[in-house]
Amino acid sequence: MNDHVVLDLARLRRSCGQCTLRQLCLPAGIGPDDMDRLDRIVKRRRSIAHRERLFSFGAELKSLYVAREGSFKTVALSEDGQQQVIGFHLPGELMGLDALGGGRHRCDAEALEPSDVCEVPLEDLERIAAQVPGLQHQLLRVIGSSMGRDQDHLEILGRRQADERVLLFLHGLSERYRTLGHPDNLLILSMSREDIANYLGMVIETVSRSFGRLQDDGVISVQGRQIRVLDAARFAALAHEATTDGRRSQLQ
Amino acid sequence: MNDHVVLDLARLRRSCGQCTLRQLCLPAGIGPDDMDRLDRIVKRRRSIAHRERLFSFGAELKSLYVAREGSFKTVALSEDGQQQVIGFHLPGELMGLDALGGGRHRCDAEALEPSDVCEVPLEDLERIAAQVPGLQHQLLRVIGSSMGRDQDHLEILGRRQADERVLLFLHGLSERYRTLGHPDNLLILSMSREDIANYLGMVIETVSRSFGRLQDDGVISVQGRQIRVLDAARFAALAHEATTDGRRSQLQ
DNA sequence: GCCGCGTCTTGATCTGGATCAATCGTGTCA
DNA sequence: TGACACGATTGATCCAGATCAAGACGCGGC
Repeated sequence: MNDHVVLDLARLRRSCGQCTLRQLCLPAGIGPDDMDRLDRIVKRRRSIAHRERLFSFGAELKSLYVAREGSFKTVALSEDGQQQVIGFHLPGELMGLDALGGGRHRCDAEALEPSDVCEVPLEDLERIAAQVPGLQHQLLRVIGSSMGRDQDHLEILGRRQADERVLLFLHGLSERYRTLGHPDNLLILSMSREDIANYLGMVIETVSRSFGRLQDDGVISVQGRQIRVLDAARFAALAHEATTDGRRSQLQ
Repeated sequence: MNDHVVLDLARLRRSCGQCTLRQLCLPAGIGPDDMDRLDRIVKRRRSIAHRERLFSFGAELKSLYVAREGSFKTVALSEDGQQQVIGFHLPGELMGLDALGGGRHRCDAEALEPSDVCEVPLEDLERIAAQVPGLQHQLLRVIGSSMGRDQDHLEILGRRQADERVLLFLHGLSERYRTLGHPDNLLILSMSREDIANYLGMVIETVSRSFGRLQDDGVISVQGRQIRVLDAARFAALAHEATTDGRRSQLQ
C-alpha cells in the first residue's frame, strides 16, 4: 500500500499540471479538467542520450516533442551534404514543427547532452486541440514563438557582423534561460563551437576570436563552454543598439 | 431580378469553393458543407496598392491574410534601423503568422504590386478550426509550409556563396510559381534588386553581378525584372547539386 | 603520472564580396 | 523633346572573415 502511494505521487509529479514548465509549454492557460485530457495523450520523460537523435531527416512526422530537460539542436541537411544548424531547443520548446508542411521531417534533432522529452502524438494533439479551445490557442502561440526565433535567426544571418552575431546569440540564449528561471549571468553552453559557428553562418575560428574580443572588452568572461556575463548593462545595450553604424543595404 | 442573379454569381465566384487557389489555401481538403462556414468568416478581396502596407510592425494581431493576387514582402525592423526582408509572399500563402507568438506583428507586410488579399479574423478562424477538423489540420499544414520556407531561407543565408544564393532564390521562386500554374521558364520579378539583395544578405551590386554570371553561363537571360530560364535542366541541376565543393564548416 | 584525442585558441595569409564611384537605361513629367 | 529621377549595371579598391597551419588545453584511460 505504501508502494501504491509512492506510485501515485510519482505519476502526479509527472503530470502536465505539476510540471515546472507548464506555463511555457502547451498546458499554459488551460483548466485542470482539460489538463487531464492532455495528460492522457502525452508520453512523458523519454530519455535521450547525448548525441542521440530524437528524429531524423526524412522520417514521417508522427509526434511533436517538447524538450523537458537538457537541450537539442536541429540540423538541416542539403542534397550536397552541407549542414545547417537551424535551431537550439531548450526546455519547454517544441520540436518537429518543421515537418508540419510536408509530413516528413526536414532536419535531424540531436541531443546536446543527456536530455528528457515529452512526446505528443500529433494525431491525438489535433483531436484534443479541437475540443479544448485554450489548447489550440496555446499551440498556435507556441508555434508562433518558434517562428519568431527563426525570424530572429534570419535577421542575424542577413544583416550582422561576426561580433554582433555572437553577441546576439549569447544574449538570446541568456534571455531564454532567464525565462526558465536560471541565473542569466552564467551561461553553460551545451553546444560546441562548431555548432555555434554553423548556426551563425561562420567558422569556428571566427567564433573563437569574437568570444575573445567580447572578453577583452570586459563584457563577458569565457572559460571553454562557461560564459559569465560581467557587465550585464553593456551586454544588453550592445544586443539592443547592436550596430555602431548603418552599414550595408538598408532598403531605401 | 436579373440583378439578383448577377449578384449571386458574383458572390459565388468569390467564395472559397470557387477560388482557383483553394487547393493551396485553407479550404484544401474540407467538404462543401464546412466550406460554407469558412466562407462566412473570410473577408474577400481587399485591394492593396503597390507599396501599401497590409500590416505594420508593432500592430496588434487581429487577422491572418492570404495573398490572393499579386505579391508581398515582409520586412523585419531592428531597433537600430536595420531592415531584413524575411520573405516574399505569393498567391495562396499566409501572412501574419509572425505575430502568433507575441500577439503583435514583428514585421511590415508591403505589396510589391497592386494586389488582393483575403482577410481571415484570427478569432473566427480559431473558432471554426475547432469545429472543422480538416481546417485545423490544413491550417497547421499551411503554417508548416511557411516554416519550411523560412528554413530554406536560413540554409541559403548560412551556407551559400553569392551565386548560389541568387540561383536558389530564382529556383525557389520558379517552383512556387509553377505550383500556381504559371509557366516556369519565364519569371517576372515583382521585387527590386534591393529587395532581393536584402533578402539574400547581400548588396545590390553583387546580385547584379551574379545575374550577369548566370546569364554568361547561358542558364538564364536577364532583362531587368524579366528572367527567362534558358537551360531548365542545368538550372534545376545547379539548384540541387548546388555547391561544387564542400567548403565551410560541415560539422564533423 | 603521461599519452592520445577531441576541442578550442591563436597567428599568418588569402579572397569573396562589400564599398566607393561612375555610367547607363527607362519611364515620366513639364 | 529634354531633363530629371530611380533603378540597374559595371569597374576599381578594400577589408572582414575564410582558409591554412600550429599550438594549447582539458580529460579520460592505462
